[in-house]
Amino acid sequence: MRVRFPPSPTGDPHVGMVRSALFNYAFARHYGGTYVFRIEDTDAARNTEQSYHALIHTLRWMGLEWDEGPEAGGDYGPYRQSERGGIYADIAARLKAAGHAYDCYCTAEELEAGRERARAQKRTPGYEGTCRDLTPEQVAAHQAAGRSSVLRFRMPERQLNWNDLVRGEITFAPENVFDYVLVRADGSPLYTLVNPVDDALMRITHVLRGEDLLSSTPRQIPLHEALIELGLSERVPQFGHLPYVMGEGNKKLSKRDPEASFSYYLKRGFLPEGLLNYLALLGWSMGDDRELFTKQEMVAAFDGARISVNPARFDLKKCEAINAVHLRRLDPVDLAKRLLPFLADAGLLSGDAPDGHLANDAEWRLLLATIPLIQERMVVLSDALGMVGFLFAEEARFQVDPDDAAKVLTPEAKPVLEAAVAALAALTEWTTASIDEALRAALIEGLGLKPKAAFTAIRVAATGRRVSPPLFESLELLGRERTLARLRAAAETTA
RNA sequence: GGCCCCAUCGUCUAGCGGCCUAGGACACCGCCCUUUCAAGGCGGCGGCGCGGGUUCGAAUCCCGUUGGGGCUACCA
Repeated sequence: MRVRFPPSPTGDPHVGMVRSALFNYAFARHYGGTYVFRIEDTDAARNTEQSYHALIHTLRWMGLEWDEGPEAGGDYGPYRQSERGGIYADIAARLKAAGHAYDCYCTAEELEAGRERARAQKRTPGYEGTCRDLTPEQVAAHQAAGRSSVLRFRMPERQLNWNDLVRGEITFAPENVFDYVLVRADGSPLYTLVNPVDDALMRITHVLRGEDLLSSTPRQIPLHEALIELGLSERVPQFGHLPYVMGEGNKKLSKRDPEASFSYYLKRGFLPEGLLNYLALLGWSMGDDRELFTKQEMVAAFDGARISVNPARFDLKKCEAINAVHLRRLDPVDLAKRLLPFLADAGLLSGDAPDGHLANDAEWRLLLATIPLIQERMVVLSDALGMVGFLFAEEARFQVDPDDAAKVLTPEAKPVLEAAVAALAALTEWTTASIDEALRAALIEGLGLKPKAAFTAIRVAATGRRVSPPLFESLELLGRERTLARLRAAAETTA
């Protein structure tokens, strides 16, 4: 079995595209097949090198390693279509010589007029076959008139059907599928040619692709058959069409939706484990009531039989929930490592460690100690920033949230803060347990306060926010000096 | 307009003729736990688009209908 993922490097990678990569990957791996990564960059006007690199980075980040393709090599390269021009020119010539394709001299205006006619007569609009059987005289006349020509594939006049891997039997009538353009007037090949040609030449056996390509399948099957006839291919691949990924308002998730862009997930710090798990759920299920799984578990179960035919709405909330579960399952040291780049980008680390690490020893130890406080509170990695900022920021940069200060650090809070300072300053041992004990004795028993009222003032003063990791643990990590300084400063501002 | 695909809670789905009084997850709403926020526990809300068949029996099969979506390029 040989399976492929052939994206076009246009714009930011898209989650629907990544899902397609994932399904093909899981399919290939499940059956021990070969996973081929091919770049379809025949549209020079839209492809960018930046997008190409983003594609490679995305697949690697997701852990969807490929057996053949760019930077991996393989026996059927090159794997970028922009480097395969000679191949396409040769095959186009052979198709034409064998009568499977012909030159078409129609102008854009003539073609549009034909489509208009068809619509008016309630027929399927499409190419009417004007140039199918031109005489040498007619060709000469067109050329003399200075007309340019495209190369069109000659569709057979028979019913076109296939057994779709996910949808079963699908049939198109010949009057609805028209001769189509393979090569532009300037000689450059189109997707309609290169996609089937490369699938044939790369010996692809199974094609899993989006439903938007479903209507191009009846055109591709005869082309594959023509390639077989020419001795260039061995088989027509089996096709399976994946349901759409929908966005808001019941429309196909478009590049305009912010959550469609893959970079959004990178920026927020989703885990590859979580995103992969959620993307798998968009059109596939394990069958039992199990929704949480790893890549390996997905591969083990992904036999292609349980792919849904229904379009799936992308649900960011559920994506976050799945990611949060994976994040909580992370080994704490692993989580800390993944957090480093986010903390560094936020300017919370010294970044001057001699060994090139982002954090110095003290920062790293502090981060490790912080993980138990924040791990179950996070959904994505970037969430950590707001939670640990009060521990990592330089003291000069620390500031209390103005809204929270206004609500909590009122004059009534002053005696609470002062009592806390007195109790904490007297401590001989600075631990969570001793801080807990001292504060409860001074504030709950001493001042007769409700825990919520007492601790909220301290929380805001010490962490800068009304919402924070657990208080006593946070104070222990903050340290005696910084804690006392912040409480004293807060007591001042309430006056 | 034409062609094609699709149709179970708000969302993703399980269900492939009797196990369904339709199961799970996310979201939402309560309650418990609790120093905030989470996490966790318990409970609740909520669905087979409609109409015909087939059958002893239909969410499951067939037909129609309605509704959604996609395609309809010298884009991919």
